Amino acid sequence: MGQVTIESREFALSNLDKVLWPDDGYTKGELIHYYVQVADYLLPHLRGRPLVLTRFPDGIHRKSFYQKNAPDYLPPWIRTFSWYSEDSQRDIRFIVAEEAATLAWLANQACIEMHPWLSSIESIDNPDFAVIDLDPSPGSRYQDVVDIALVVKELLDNLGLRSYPKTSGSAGLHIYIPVEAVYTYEQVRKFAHVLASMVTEVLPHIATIERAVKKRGHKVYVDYLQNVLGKTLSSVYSVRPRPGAPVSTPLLWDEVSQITPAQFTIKTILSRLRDYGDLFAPVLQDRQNLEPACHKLGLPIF
DNA sequence: GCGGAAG
DNA sequence: CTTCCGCAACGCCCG
DNA sequence: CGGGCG
Ligand SMILES: [Mn+2]
Ligand SMILES: [Mn+2]
Repeated sequence: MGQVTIESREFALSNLDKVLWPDDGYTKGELIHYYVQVADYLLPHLRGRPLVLTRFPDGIHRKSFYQKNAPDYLPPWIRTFSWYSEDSQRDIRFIVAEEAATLAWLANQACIEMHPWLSSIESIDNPDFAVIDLDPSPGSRYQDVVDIALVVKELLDNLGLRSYPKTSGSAGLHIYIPVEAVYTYEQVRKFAHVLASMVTEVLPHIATIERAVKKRGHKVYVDYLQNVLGKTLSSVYSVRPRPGAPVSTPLLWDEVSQITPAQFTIKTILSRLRDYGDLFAPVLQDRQNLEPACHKLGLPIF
């Protein structure tokens, strides 16, 4: 029942009319349709990267779970990557999405979010980007997030580094600084830490790197601690399990202050993609050298 | 969403 | 035969 | 060293 063939991969889809977004009436079928439509833009950002998934079989308000280990019933044509986790002392078999059919199969599993690693299989210990994750607290305004993001950009400009913003899909923003895959996670994290500290010095009333939630108050958390092996951010074009079915969306720096993250959803993003193309395509090409910036900062890590 | 364990 | 349960846990920082 | 965090 419900057999489909996508690029010569044949498999079954089920319960296409099951509502996953009750506030909007959006169904699992619409989720699958979205991921197939966006595949050409999304797949380059997933290719070669271990994936962490979040699944919501009974809708976004019901019980959900993370999945990193591939289930035994995974179709054999879906790529996986086995990786020995030192700490849990076992192999984890990660899914690696490289075809539209894989996205459709995963969406049929009620997988809403796609979280790729910052490093790829080719060089698993070396991230391809430094990331700054701006997490608003209850009581922060989007404009605070914008002000902080623009300071991050200005600091990076002055260091000679290009940076790329996207909505997280929720209330915050993610800033990517693509780098050559030659640095360790620790090196990239230290760089991001210094950057985050500088932002809190410029905007102490709205930005913090305080990890204790209670001590953040209404400030925006400038999270540099995602720069760790095995930690992830939601991918560009990943759907989020929130009312409206918002999508993590690449932005132009000039429009960061003009938009509202909720305007980009599984229903609106395709026309934007046709107009702008993939604004995050350069993130996969722009392999920057961190050394000059670290030298300017007096960072003794290289 | 689904397989396997428990009831 | 029906229901229940698991699907990630760990690196990092601070006190 | 334990606890909180994402
Ligand atoms: Mn975030
Ligand atoms: Mn975060």
